[in-house]
Amino acid sequence: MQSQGQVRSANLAAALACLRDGGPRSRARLAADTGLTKATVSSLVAELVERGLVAEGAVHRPGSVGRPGTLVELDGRGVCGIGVEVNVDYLAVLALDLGGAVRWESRLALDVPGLRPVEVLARASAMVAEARAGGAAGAVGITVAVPGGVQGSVVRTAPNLPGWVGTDVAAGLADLGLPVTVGNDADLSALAEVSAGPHAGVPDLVYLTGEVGVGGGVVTGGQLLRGSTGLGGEVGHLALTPGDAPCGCGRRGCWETVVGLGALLRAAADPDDPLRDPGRDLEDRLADLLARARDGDARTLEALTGIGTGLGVGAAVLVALFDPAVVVLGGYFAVVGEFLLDPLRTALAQRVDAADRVALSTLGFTAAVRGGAHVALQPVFTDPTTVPLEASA
Amino acid sequence: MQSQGQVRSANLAAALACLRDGGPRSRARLAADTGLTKATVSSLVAELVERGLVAEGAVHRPGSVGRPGTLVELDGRGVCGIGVEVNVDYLAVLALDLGGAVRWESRLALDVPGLRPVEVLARASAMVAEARAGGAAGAVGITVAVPGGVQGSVVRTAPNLPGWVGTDVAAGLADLGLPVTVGNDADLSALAEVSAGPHAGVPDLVYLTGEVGVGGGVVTGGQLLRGSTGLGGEVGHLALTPGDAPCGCGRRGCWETVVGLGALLRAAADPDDPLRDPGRDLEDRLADLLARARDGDARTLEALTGIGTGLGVGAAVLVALFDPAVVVLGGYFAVVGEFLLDPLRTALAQRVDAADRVALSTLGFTAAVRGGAHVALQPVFTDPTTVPLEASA
DNA sequence: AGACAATAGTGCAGGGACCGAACGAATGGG
DNA sequence: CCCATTCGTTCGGTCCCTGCACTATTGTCT
Repeated sequence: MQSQGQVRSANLAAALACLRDGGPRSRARLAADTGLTKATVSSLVAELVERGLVAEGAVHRPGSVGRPGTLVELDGRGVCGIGVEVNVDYLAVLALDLGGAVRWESRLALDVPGLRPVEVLARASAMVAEARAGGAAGAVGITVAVPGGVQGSVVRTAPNLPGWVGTDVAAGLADLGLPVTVGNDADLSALAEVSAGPHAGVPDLVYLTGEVGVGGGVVTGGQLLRGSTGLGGEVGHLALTPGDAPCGCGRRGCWETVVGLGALLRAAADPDDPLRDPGRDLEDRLADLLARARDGDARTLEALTGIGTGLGVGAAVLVALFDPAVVVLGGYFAVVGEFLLDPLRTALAQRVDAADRVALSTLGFTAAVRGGAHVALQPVFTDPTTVPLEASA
Repeated sequence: MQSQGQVRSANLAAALACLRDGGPRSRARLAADTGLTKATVSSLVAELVERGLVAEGAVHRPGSVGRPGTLVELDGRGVCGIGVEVNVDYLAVLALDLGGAVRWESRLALDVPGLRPVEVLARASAMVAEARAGGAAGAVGITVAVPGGVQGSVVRTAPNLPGWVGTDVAAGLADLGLPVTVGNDADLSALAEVSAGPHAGVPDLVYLTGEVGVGGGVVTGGQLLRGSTGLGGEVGHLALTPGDAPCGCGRRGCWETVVGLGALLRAAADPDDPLRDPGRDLEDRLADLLARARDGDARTLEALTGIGTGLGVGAAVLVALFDPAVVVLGGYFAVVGEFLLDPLRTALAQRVDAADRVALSTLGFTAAVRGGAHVALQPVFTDPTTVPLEASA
């Protein structure tokens, strides 16, 4: 705490957070809720209006005697955060405004196989430029989700994106002139789950995403678990059943060899089955598998039950260690979740007391970009003075 | 941030933390290190001196040209925090002053078997009173370590202290007139490890303590992992090898049935061996076992190797999930650590990359009380204005 | 209809805290 | 002996919050 300038920032942030979390209210209510005086709140609100972050709304319906207050509400229009997801076969962009509304969403399939990182980032940059020209005016930052480990803005490990190791993602998007941060996709998805949807505000949550492998993101005490080398919460290579199937990491029995999408497809179909045609799009094959399961195909159901049980075994460890309020299943787990939850809960109940703390993600495949956009917005909530005063009188 | 009063508190805290972490220095250095101006630092130091938290030391030897500065240093004498440990067969008290020096240490064996919590707490209260009359003047708070789960100041679960469930520990020490907080013993031990000793300042650390069961405390990002119901970091009942030995929790295959002290004694000795005589003190039996191991007794060594391997299997999971800079072994693990580390590292290396991140605790059985005393001191560092101005001068 | 109570929002003086600059103090070097 | 250098303090200025007074607006009671 250097000087009173930071007091101002902190109080602006407190007022803004209050409006974000509790919705519109009068200046008097805001004063009561923040513990500041009405005079101070008036001054804070005036500054936030000048910065285009809040706006006066309707007059509050009286309800009881006394002069009615003028509602003050978050005005997200002037400011938005942009999330970008780089994945094996697609790019995605999503922009959130300050109020949490989606202002832009786009997706681009990467059907050219041998594309280099620089070229992919150039396309991502173009997508962001398009977003800013479209609905995402007033961008304050970009956060990029990558399926791998990240240090600073450099990709350090990326089992499914081997060519990206060593790439400085921020440098590739520097031409946009916005601050760029980079994060693991599962971590950002976990943040998305605690920032929106049914689990908004939950301070202790574990997110599991089923892809080819298994990704994990852990939020404890409202903070993302990072660990000493940034690999905290990485669940894919947990050694739960030593001596089992070989894993891409060189070891055996990693959890993702049990519950990854590859394991599901192997268990559900013979090698010559179209489900296991590596030339087909994974989402299509997953849709086929879901259709079979809904038709009641015995082998498919059995495979899914196996995945659910395997998930339960691992989730038991996660629940015991992290004690989360909920374990959220995303990625392909959410797609076929209806067939996973029962065996998962059964396996969980045999190992821990809290077997009902499992839920399916409702954010679908946009979780990572949404989390990225959310992260990009954080500086505004931390210090609203980062947004310049509007020139408008 | 309400007003500038809190700015003052924050800056006092910053100055104090700077002196604690970086040692004595002149006001000018302190100004440079905190980013505040010399004028402000002079004022802050004057107030900290008035509160008895810092003192002027020797004149700094010049070194180079210019007026030499007066060293300012932490003065711990006026203030101390008290840690109390309630365990199955003993009570322990330890007082730390602000500088981290031990000002009092005492231990009391509880040889009366059927003692009720109220009676135990009365003895603890007397021990604290004795400490305050002895070396621990200026106590600012008490933190009690209990071997179990805690909510607020009430014991919620205590497998080894069944009579204590529901006990309000703070109420039992209320007569001392000091703020009392209560925590899990392994959690407090973990905090002790990051506050003193070779791992001081490490922000990501896992602490494992071998007792009858196994306790765990996890620090991530400098914060204790608590979880949604306060059970985060509880490692004893991890389900690592389902279908194994029955555990006191009613399930099977819990980790503590593999690596707890009971498992070691069962593996190392026949039922009629004095090692397994339940009437003998556990520490004595442990000393005997250690002597046998040092004599090279094959069965003992084999049992210890088994424990080490079992520890490695579980530690692999912890390392993968929490990505700590180090896993510290305390309790009985530290006592027989010389025989555990090799098999532990071998098992770990088969499962994760970072197999060298294991160390033995050097704090011995005082870890929990030390952590408690440290926690009791925290409010002073968070807000130095909680310490009253001294009447002197 | 009019008076009164209750609530919302603003204006103004006051005080606390930090900053920047200037100044005295203490030391080593030339 | 003078000067550059560094330390610590003093003093005026600025910023921001507070508390109180004051106006504005509405409902209720007589």
